[in-house]
Amino acid sequence: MPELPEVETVARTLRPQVQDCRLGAAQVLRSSSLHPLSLPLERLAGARVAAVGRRGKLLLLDLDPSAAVDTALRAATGLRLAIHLRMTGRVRTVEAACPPGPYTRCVFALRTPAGEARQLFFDDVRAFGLVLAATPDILARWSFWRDLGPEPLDLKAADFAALLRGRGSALKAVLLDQKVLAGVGNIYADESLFAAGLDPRRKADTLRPAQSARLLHCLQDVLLRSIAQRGSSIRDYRDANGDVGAFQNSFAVYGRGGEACVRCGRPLQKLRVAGRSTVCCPHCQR
DNA sequence: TCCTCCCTGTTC
DNA sequence: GAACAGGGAGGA
Repeated sequence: MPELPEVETVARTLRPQVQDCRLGAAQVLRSSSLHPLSLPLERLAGARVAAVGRRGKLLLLDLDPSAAVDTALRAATGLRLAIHLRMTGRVRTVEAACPPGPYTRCVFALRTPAGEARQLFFDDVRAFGLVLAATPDILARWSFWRDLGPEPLDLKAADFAALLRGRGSALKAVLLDQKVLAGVGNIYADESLFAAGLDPRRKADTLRPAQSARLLHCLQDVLLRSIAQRGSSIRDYRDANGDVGAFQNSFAVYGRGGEACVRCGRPLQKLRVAGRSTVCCPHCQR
């Protein structure tokens, strides 16, 4: 389940594989994996991958269309390929002769700067993930993109306090809401709430300033520590090199319901908050 | 603001 | 053979 640290790791590992490559023929093997707002992927042929980045949980390939086969696209600025990995999405590059796997949803031919022919695969077992080729005007029509909240790693305590103000829903629901913060999912919501000593069910607008500052600090700390460990691999997650992350070995609560709290030794409680499985310590989190 | 559904492999 | 995993869309 790629969240911010995993998508960041995918971007970092994919970058050296696709930077300055030219896109060639593209194929969508499962139509539902292409976002309805997307440009047809074949229109990207000839575009160069200028940069690989991330926004929230979205992987972003910035494209330079100046040599696109589609002459109407050559003047486009801000052309991008956005990929949402959702639960089981993966990207990888493979040699030109490699056939698609059973879960390969999109294929792009690639030409490396050295002239080698390769392919970029988007694989996704559960087919929740999405690919979207877009100009800025298309992105502006995508409500998910338009409403995406700020990057948690860029936030200051005062900004975070303002985001929580007037929100009467559970802290965990607020952390998971991509319109509030971009990139936090179930793992890092649970881990940061434990680190901050806050009950996931507590109403967001009941935090004192020191508590919201502490929560932001803990969230940023957890995200940065996970990025340093190349993310968390629960089941499916792999980076663009096919490697697993290591942060799952540092989980204090996620997936540890019933086990002893690392802080007080009492059993961790498993419950449902905001429709998600949630693990917390009833003693340490208030 | 909360619930259900989408999707499929894994676990019980 | 059902429950579960869960991000986000869409509806109540």
